[in-house]
Amino acid sequence: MYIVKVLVEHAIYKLDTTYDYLSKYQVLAGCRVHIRFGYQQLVGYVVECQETLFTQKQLEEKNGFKYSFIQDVIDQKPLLNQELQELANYLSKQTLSTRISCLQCMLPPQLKPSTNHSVGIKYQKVVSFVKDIPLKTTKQQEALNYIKEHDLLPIKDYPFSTALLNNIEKQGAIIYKQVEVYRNPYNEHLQQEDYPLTTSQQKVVNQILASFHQFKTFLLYGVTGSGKTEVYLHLSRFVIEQGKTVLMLVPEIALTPMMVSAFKSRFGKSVAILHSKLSAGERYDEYRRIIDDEVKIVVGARSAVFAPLENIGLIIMDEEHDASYKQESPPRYLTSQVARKRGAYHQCPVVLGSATPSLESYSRALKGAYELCILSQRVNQKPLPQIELIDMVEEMKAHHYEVLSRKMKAKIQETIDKNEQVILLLNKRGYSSYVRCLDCDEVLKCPHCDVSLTYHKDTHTMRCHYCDFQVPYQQKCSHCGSTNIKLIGSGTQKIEEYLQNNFINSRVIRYDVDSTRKKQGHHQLLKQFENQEANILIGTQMIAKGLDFENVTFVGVINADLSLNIPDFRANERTFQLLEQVSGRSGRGKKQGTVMIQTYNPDHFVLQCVKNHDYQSFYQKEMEMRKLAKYPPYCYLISILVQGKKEDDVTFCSQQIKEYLVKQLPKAIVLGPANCTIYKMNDIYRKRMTLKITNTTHVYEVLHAMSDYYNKKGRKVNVICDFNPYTTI
DNA sequence: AGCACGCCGACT
DNA sequence: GTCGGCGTGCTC
Repeated sequence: MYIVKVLVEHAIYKLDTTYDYLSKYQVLAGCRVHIRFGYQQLVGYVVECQETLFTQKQLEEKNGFKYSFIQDVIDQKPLLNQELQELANYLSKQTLSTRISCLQCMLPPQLKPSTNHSVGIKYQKVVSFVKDIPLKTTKQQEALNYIKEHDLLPIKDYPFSTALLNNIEKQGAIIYKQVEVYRNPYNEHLQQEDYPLTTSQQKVVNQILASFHQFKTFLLYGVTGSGKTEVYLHLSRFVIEQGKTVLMLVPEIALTPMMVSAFKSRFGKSVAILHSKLSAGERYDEYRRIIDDEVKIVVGARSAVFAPLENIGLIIMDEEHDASYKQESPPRYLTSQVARKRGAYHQCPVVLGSATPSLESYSRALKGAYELCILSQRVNQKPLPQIELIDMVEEMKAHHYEVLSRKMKAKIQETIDKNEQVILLLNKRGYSSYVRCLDCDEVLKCPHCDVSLTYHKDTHTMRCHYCDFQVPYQQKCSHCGSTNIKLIGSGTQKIEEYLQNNFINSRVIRYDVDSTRKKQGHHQLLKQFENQEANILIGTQMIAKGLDFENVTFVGVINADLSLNIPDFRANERTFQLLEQVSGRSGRGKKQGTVMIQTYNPDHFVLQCVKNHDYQSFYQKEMEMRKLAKYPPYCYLISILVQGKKEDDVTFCSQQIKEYLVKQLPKAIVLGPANCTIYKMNDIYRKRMTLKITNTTHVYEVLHAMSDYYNKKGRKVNVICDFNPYTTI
């Protein structure tokens, strides 16, 4: 008989221990099993299996609890190989998350140790009309009529509150249904030859290949348009020819279409694509192809770092500084850390590429922990685009109060008159429209979260971006009843309207979360823009990355300051990266590109560095500030979020935690507890502390103890630790 | 997490 | 008197 140690599927701290089951046959570690767990029927993950000579009865007497048998074994062979099993353990320790959550995030939906197999398949709640019945209020009747005309729309897209819909549902006039959200992966690709490399590209390739069979981290710092992709392709070609495999990581979706086609067109079927927008089925197919050894290159977003490739010869992380490489839900891992761990295991080079490296990486490169490779020129020898800062204070003085300055307006018209294209970046944070009453000054807020509701023109509703609460837009103040209401701020939708009204021959494409949600979203809109069906592309951060349109000669940034003023230690860095990246979209073809940036602080060093394309100065200045304020790369950060339903409990416990931390970690600096920017979210109060440490020795024990204590059921608050948080607000 | 058990308030 | 509210405890 065998004793099988099993982790159960629920990813909570309290259940992060193994439970012993019995089995007549041996079960390999890494297989899933069906088990009874109390009154529940669950899926478990086997971590160990030992033979025993005791009988069930003897064991029960010896250990004082009941044993039950495993019901059946789901997998014939382990889901993860040795390397990845060890990686899961490493990850759970590093990120203070449950072991099962690490295993879940490494596997595609169908293979996750979880009862609910639809996890990962994206479902959407839609409203379905049932019958006409007399309803209690005219409002409900109105809503029902609307639903009748727009049957089967996602619940979010109706201009009525969920409360109202729920009410109608209770009365039986409509029902909710779950519908799978499906997207097609990109497919049609022509076979293409590699381009010859420039001498500087070749130099970089040689530099990296010199340590082809050893673990070493390279930082490839190449200005926008310097042809990093071509370097990746050549490196990959070499590595596959040596019989090894390549792991290529890219930021979330925005960049994927172009990078994907670059790899697919060169390497065809031996490329597998992994990213979150694939349907569960597609993802599973790609995963199988990797396991079955049909694949030499995996291109994917963050979670692809766990791709079950064997014999990896090269790991590339493009746009290394990108925020999407940090997972913001458990396990809150840093992709670069996992990538380097795998690089060490496989003894292969890890290449981090960026035009605007993170300060952490660049300082490591300067210290020699990483090897620095530089591409300082654009491939076509074109100079980087000319950047002009436009002082919006001057505009105000000249009594010009429109969103676009006179200069930028003229430049846009000039560009589209020449049949060239324009990209406009709206730095969106805090820039969406909300409703304010001019009489009592009341702002319409979400009842569950501490944020104002945002106006959505298409559905004529006010929505919360955090909990999806929505109400129809009303010309009346909910507080004082006044009809003197004003919509404030300009989101992308409003700017889109402005552009259409103010420019002759403008054809505008809006590229933001709302417009890309539908169908093939991204791909389709970008295709339209590429085919010159539109001449102005307006969007938020999403447009800053990886887009490569030859005919774009002008890039405008509407408000550069908003992200500078966010009270986060990375605000400068992020602003620099964003502006530098978006500038790089201009003048990629044969024609010279220009950029205009509207700002209220034209003298700010970040903007000056952007203007001069001067990463070095930016790096120096920002490092000085980090050193003074003691922020990374001069220390490690750990963010501790305390949340609970009652405000008093949160206040009390966070103070208690602070005292504990100060006592246990005398060398650490503990900032806070402070209210989170969104103090109340989904009816839960949140406070945050930030821990600064220079040495990680005792930290894990201390934090584990704290997390064990608070993350039990029945505690008044719970605590989330985040090692190396990306943001501290 | 999910389920049972158990102890208190407002109802036929 | 009982139905059902959710606090507490347990699952190999």
